[in-house]
Amino acid sequence: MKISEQTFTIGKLAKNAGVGVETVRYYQRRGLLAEPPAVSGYRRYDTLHLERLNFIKRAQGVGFTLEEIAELMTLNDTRDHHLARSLASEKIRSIETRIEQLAKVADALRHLVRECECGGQEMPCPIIRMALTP
Amino acid sequence: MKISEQTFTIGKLAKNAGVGVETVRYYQRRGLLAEPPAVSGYRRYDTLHLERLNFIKRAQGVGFTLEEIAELMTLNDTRDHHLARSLASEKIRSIETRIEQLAKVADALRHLVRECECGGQEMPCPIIRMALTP
DNA sequence: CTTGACTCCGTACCAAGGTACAGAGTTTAG
DNA sequence: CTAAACTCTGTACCTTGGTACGGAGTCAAG
Repeated sequence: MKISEQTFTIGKLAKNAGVGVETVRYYQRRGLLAEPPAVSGYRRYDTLHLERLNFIKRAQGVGFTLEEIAELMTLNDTRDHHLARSLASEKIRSIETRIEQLAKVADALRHLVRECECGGQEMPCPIIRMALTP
Repeated sequence: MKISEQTFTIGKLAKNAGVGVETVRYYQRRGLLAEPPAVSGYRRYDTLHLERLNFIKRAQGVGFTLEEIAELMTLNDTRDHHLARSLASEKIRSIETRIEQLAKVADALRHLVRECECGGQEMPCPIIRMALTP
């Protein structure tokens, strides 16, 4: 494997990662992305920074918050698989709970729509009437 | 049906509805709740206001945002069942989509945890390695 | 009639994850 | 060489659904 010495300015980096320049800076402020030394006023980013950004996007995509992502990156440094696993397991549980909640809500709404379709135009709209019948 | 002339101050109203006083005022600012005329400095709320608040809570419970709830209340005035139904149907679809997304995420995480448990302590943690393999 | 609890109004603040802008310096294309 | 395009830093602002606070007025119990 050869080491790619390709470097980017912040604008190219952001474009490659598909985020905004301000987002990159924001991650730096949050401590999620290192600030490389500036060569003469301008910082130069490399593929490691790009990978880091892609990691953040993927982790966000699977529902981690930026704070959890920062934690995951710390785990990466300490090689604490156990902690990473329990973090992921916790996330799985919270996702399952959320799915159950959403399924209940969708069921309730489906019920309301069916009721509303069956009744005539003159009955009070059950979707709105849900106001009065807990 | 007899008309209940019971009135509350904002504090009693909020308590009855199970929300904070500041929340009631916030809904008024958002246009979700009418501001009754003040009798001598203090506004007097009635059971209609209480029902309105309960409606808001229930609609929130089934996943509507405050903006959508405002829309639903407008529909109530115009008696447009059709629009209410399509609003609800749209909500159902977005919930279904969200559930699918979450299910995929949970699957991916379960896969990662299993992989991580099988591998030794020395392999790079797959949960963290997801960084590098889109 | 006083004191404490309540209300009024306006404004500021919280989380989360950014977005925008000002003013100064730098780099690069023509 | 100049002008556009970019970057730097710092700060302010956005969304959503509220929560908190300050100072003034009011109501109710003792």
